[in-house]
Amino acid sequence: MTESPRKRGRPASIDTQSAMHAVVELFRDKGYAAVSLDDLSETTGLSRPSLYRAFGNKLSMYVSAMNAFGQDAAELALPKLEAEGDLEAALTNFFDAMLGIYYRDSDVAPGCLIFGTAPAHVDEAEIKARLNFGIDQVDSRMRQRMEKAFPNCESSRIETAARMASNTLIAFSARAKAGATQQDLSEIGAESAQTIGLLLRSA
Amino acid sequence: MTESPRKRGRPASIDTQSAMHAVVELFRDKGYAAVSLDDLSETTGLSRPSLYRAFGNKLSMYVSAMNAFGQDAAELALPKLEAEGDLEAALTNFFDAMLGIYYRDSDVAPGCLIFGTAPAHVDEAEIKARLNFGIDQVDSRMRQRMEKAFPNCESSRIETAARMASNTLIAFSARAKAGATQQDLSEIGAESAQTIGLLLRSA
DNA sequence: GTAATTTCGTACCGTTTCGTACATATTTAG
DNA sequence: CTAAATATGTACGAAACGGTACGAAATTAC
Repeated sequence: MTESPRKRGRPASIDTQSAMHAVVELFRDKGYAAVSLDDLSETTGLSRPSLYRAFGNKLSMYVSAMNAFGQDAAELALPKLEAEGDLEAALTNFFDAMLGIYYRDSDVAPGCLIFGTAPAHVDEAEIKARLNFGIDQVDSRMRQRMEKAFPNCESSRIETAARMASNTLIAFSARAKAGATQQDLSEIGAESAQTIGLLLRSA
Repeated sequence: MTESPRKRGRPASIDTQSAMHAVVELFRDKGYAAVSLDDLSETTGLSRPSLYRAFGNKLSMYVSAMNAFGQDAAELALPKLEAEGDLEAALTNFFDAMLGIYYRDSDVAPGCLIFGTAPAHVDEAEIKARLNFGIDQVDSRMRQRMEKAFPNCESSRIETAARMASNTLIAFSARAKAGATQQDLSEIGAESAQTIGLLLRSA
């Protein structure tokens, strides 16, 4: 696996990984329909046919971007949620990690590719399915984390708490796009974490 | 005001109000960029130049649609929030009224024009500003209602509770678009209302 | 060297896009 | 009945769109 068998023809000179990164950022900024293949070609540095060969048509490019973004976010933020310690701290740290992604470094927050821009494009079945998967993932991870923290809590209460935590994250994307500051949302996240803890502890 | 002074030229034969309604529904379904003027022309029955004369260019059409949608939603749902009685019931009824709008009647939920599709298009400054206004409105109405219900509660706690309630509503749009059923969200709304009540009552 | 193989971008195609010029229709003023 | 005024849709234009055919470039196999 480490040694490439040296294929036959002209060697590939394209960095698909960094190209996908640029694709993610552009879709995050402008949504799906508002981004043209020429825009993508410009930011990636790849010609339009190269984009095609690497990622397929525009729709599959967007779905790939959703997958790449989701994976990055999971790797960066999920460990915070699943860390040992009390639930409130884990939730707070998880929210902050996600906010770090939502706000990137620019002045204008690009927000979440999945929760922020995908809902506008669910008439494409593949996008809708991937959005649903993303929501489901967050819901179930939240639920698992809460079950771990409160093994004796009744499941319906866990379910409610998990949905509320997910709702917080989902709403953050819209708030970020609307112009809220990262500090604002960080505070809301911390306080929501406390409240959810309150709910779960009030047996 | 009742008697029209009978203007000079050809009388207008276009129902701009029902046309705007059709515009709202189409933008709600497909977002901003994915909708063409021809699409709008088809669903409204107005020719493209007529749309132009009535509502200006595509961007101002979308902003007008946001205003129309926001006003409709406010008239239908805000009375539920501001009704007398305990906060939990008011919140629950408000969420249900909004869900009635989000799910319209079709199989595929069109969700919220403001919270659901606008975040994907905030690179247009006017859309971003209108989205921010919408979030602000919900936040402040929530806060006012909670202050009325709990006049002695400290303001920071009110603030948190209000943001959580808003977050619930904002997230509903994404969940609706992703395929959640109206009953699902209705239950989440009711339980979130209970939890927010719990937070405010735990002095 | 030459042929086979793979990668890559130029140049092109048909369609769709937004926006408008302009002719036509329908009314009131005189 | 004629002229002025207002409303409306046909028909057009320039640009941008997604997508691809095809030739040039770069490598290995022999």
